Amino acid sequence: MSRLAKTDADMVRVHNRLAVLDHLRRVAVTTRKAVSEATGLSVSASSAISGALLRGGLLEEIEEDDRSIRRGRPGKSLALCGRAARVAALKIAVGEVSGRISDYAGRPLAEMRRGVDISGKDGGFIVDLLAELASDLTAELAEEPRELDKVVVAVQGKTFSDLSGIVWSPALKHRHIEIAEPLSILLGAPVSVLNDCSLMPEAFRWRADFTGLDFATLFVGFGVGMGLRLNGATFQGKHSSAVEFGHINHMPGGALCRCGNHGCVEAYAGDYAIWRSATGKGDIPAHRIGDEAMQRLADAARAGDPAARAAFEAAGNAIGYGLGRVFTMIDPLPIVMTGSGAKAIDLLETSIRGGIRESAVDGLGSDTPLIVEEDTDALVFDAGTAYALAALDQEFARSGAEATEAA
Amino acid sequence: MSRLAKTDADMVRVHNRLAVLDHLRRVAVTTRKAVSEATGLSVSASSAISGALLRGGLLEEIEEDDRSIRRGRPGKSLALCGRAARVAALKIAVGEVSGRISDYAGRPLAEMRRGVDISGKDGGFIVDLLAELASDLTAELAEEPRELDKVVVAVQGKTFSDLSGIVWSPALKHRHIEIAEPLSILLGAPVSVLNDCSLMPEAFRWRADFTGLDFATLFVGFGVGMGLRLNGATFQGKHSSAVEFGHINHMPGGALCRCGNHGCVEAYAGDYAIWRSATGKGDIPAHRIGDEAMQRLADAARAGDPAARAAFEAAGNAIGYGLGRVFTMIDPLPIVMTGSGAKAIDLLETSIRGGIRESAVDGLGSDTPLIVEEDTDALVFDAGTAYALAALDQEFARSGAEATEAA
DNA sequence: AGACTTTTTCCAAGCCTCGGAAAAAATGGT
DNA sequence: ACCATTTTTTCCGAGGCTTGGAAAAAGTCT
Repeated sequence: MSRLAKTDADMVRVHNRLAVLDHLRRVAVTTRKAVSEATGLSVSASSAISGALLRGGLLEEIEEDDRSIRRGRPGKSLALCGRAARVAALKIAVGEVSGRISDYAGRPLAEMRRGVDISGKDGGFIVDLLAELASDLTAELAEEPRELDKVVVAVQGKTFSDLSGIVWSPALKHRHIEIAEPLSILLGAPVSVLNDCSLMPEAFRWRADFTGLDFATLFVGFGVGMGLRLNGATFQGKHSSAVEFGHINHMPGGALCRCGNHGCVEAYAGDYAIWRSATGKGDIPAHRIGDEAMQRLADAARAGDPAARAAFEAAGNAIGYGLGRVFTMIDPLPIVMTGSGAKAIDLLETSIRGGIRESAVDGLGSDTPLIVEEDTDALVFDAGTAYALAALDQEFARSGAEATEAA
Repeated sequence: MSRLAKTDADMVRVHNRLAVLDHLRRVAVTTRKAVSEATGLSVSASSAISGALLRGGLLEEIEEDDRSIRRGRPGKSLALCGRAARVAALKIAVGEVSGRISDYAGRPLAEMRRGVDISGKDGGFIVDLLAELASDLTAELAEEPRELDKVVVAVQGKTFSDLSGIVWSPALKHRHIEIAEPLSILLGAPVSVLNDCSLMPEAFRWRADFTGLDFATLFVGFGVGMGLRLNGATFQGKHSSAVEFGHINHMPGGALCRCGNHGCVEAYAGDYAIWRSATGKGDIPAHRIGDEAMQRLADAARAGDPAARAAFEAAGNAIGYGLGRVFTMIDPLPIVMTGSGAKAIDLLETSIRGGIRESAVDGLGSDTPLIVEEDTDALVFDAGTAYALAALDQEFARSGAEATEAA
């Protein structure tokens, strides 16, 4: 009946180890003293914990040359040991799977992209494809082969809230596809499946300029999606992958959306919607509008084509209204924007801010920072990797360090 | 730089004491053994902590008559000691201030309501008024007078996120009114000022049927407001009091709202909006529509008056679209509804669910539970009291128990 | 080479919780 | 009535982690 569980010395140990690992993620290289200052632990405790993590193989002492010329005994530099683990961030998108392998220190080791027509394929095919991609990525490495320790699959579309697979994806005709369990058996590592957009805030998990900050990531491309970082945690819905920003209703009874409803934000701001509006065709195009096509359309708008301009303006307006609604509900948030929409930000920003101004109380948030990250793939890989490493840190803090206890 | 702070034995003690208090809040009366089972603590620890809290005066051993006829040594019944503290939940509404005093066990001791024209008054007047109300409430008690230990002020309108006062309220013409500091000096107790709607989920904090559940409270009355309970915490915005559900835009360029924007949910679903729509008058009525007037309007709709019916239907539709937007963003949530709208739920429910169906992906959430709580004041008092008691528990867990250490 | 400084390591002490044993307080047979 | 049983509390030693201070280590500065 109680909601608050007890705590004990074990929890203290786990928590403090995690604090040390967290600090290392942020600064990459420190000393025991610096760890003590950053975490609030005594130097004795900091030293003891560092020592245990060192013996456990999670950390390594490194030689640093840029030792500032200060008096006194120089601190021994500590860093995460890349060899402690290996993680993969995989991505399923329309007509393409891709992935990146990184070491425990977060350094990318290999990256790969593979165009495949996966639309009509079933779960077994997808799982095999991902497993093959992962093993090819591993094979590419010079170092001796070793198994992965954690795998994250980012998917366009809706995923189960228990991270086990795909409810529905625009990349796949089949529905309800189990991924985590079969793939984890093939790869010998735990697998988590998440929506790409809601995962994206993880990319900023250890970045100093985003620490403690609430913000949203906004993907505007073929679809429109959002990720939220609230109270220092990446928001995950209970029911599904959540924050379906693209399907927040913009205009009751408005334009037809892919989802079957009328008036969704996506029905104005998705690539297909902008295309539909600019070309004057009423139907949803059967195939994905390519990035190049969207670039041409944006160039036409920049050159003054009135239909194209109007289409981008309507898109920005819908996004702005959507953001205004989010801001009214949650709070004004800084926005990290990516996707093809980020490349057309010059055409969208004015109407986005205008939409916020019209829809939020007192126009609050219409001047919110808008940070553009053009490389969506890199963002998703960063996010998946961070998520995987955070999961490993938690696991290692719990039990990993003393396993190899043998000074 | 680090985000994760260290933990130590102190934290363990605080956390576990809080766990014991939390359990007592839920079940009202237990035994040391039951505490151990509920929290996961060993019986030794449970006994030790209970003993400390007992000596600290937070708990008391009580004689119970309903002892079930079981073998073995009967457990000594423990309960929160009402005399350990006294809290007040005060409320500022249009033309009225009210309040309730409760003891540490959460039992209401006195309640009071006072109609006052506060519209044009300044901060000093409001603070004095609240202080007077609090002392009158205290005077009403038979027991010897004693100071309050914690005061919560619930306000219609927007409050500062640091809980210090009122940014803006429909009850007051003045803006930016400091309440917490001056009132805490007058009353000798810490004061927190919060928005009434966002506070409401606190009323369910210790209720078994809501434990661990995410849900929303929805107030539909002169204004329209929402409270959110997400991940076991009552949502509080960083920027202001947050979840301005009534001002989430419903229809771009739509009906004029009190806030100056066009198309807010409130501009369709607020009392004044329903009235405006039913009577065919275009303006926002200058004065608050009374509850009786709304009842008459509802009765007219029930009797078949088409304009009234249409007005309620439009209101329900706007609420439904708003909920659909929230559900699309967060997740479908059970709704606890209160305010004059709760009394007209028979006129609203169909169109609310219709609105959700039209605006949420796959209509998800259109069948969400809709729980009606007609007594809004009781809900606000319950919420304020729970908030105050939770704050005290935290404080007592940290330091209170051993202060009176003298068996 | 010796004085200083700063970082690490080492060790006894202090707090918690835990597990088991002993004590306490009833019930149920005989 | 009395003793065995059962169940709840209390008591006590042990174990784990952090702490603070002292000692050791490893460099700079003069």
